[in-house]
Amino acid sequence: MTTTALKKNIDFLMNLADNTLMIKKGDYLYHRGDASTCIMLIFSGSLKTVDLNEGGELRIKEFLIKQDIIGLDAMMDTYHSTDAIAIEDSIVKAISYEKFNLFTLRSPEISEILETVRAQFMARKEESRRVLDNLRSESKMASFLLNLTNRMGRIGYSTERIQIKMTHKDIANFLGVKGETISRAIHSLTTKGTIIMKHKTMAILDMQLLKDIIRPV
Amino acid sequence: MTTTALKKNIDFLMNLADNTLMIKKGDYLYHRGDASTCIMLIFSGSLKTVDLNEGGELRIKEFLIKQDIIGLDAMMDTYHSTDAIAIEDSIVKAISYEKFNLFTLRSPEISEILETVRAQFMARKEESRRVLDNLRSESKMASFLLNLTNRMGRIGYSTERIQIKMTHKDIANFLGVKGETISRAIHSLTTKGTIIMKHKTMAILDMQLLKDIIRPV
DNA sequence: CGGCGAATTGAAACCGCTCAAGTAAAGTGG
DNA sequence: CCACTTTACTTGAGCGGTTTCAATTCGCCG
Repeated sequence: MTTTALKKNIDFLMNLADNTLMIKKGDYLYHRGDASTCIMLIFSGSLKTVDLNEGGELRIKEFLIKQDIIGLDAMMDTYHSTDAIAIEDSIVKAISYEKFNLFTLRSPEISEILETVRAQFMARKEESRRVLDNLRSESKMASFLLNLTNRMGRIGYSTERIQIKMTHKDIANFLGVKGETISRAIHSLTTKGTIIMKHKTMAILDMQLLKDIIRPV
Repeated sequence: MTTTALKKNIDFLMNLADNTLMIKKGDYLYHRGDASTCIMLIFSGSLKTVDLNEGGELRIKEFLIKQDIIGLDAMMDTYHSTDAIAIEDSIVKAISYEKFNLFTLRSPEISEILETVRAQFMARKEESRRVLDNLRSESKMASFLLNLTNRMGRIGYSTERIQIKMTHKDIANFLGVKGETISRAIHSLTTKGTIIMKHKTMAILDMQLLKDIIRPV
């Protein structure tokens, strides 16, 4: 599906919303075990979803940004398998299943919209597997930054300057490494001239080099 | 779902089969990109599914044994995202969707059967995530062996002596480590008295110790 | 029996982790 | 708005585990 077709479908869902939720940084959008009552889209801000592995440790499953659909885990399982926590003040639009179903009955675009939803779900599964597949921490970090930049670009942000909202600790948890390793990976990527980062602002300087670091020959 | 209910549903599907495939070790059951034309179950033997990551490297996604449903990737995506290769001479039973659909129309157990399929799909996703989550190679190996033993036991094999059909290289690829590391992990597990392994035959000697190695305190 | 891939084993390099100390940034209350 | 507190981040040294490279041995199949 093209980027513009995807945007159209997301906008369509966004306009269908019958509820707007304001969420402060650190607050929960939903908890593990909650029943799913609506489809939710991020209007602004960003969140993380967190699940509990069998060792009882918290593990970040995904980072969600503006225009992402959130809570898809529950569409498959009927209840949420994760906690969703805002990593900055955010606004989330919700569509009750009731309203969604009413609309889909008389909407010819429904199959395309469901395809949008399914594609997002699959793409995210893909990403997390891909990131974990990289053995070297620098590759993981490069992969993470490239993915984030692409996603930001797709929703209209300039890829010249990306705002990183998550903490090193959260990124580390997501990538399966330690916080110190994130510092060192950023330092290394910067030294090599692939990226530049100041405080929470980042830019990719050498895209090809970044890709080479993700997939070494 | 209980083990016996699961077995009943698998047997039901097995009896529905309208085609039997004999596959020699190393042969392909299907290729990446093939359209899915039927539901397949392993009657005997074992196979591996292999996908290509973006770096162009082959990566083993799952090992399938007797009574496993194979090719589920295509039920979600309409075409196969993996190659399926026999790791020993195997027999696969196939049910055309045509026949499957005819049967489900008048079968009251259909929802339970679909649940069996969905549960297998989910359980496998779970396993691969769990295995990759373990950072130490010995934990990965222990996790892999425990899972394999449990699966063998569930389909009626004695858990006193398990036949390992895959090569070290394949296991290494699956676990995201190197072949030499598999050798050393087995050596270490053996030294500790958790398992005994001779050639391709293995047994778990100390189940609790094995679990402790998977999840260190 | 010969050959060849599979498995084992050793040594050394590499990389991420732990621990620790110090600096920077963000949040809090007066 | 500043001082204070807390949290986030950086950086270094040493350790442990995995990879790499290389040399053998083992085991299977023709």
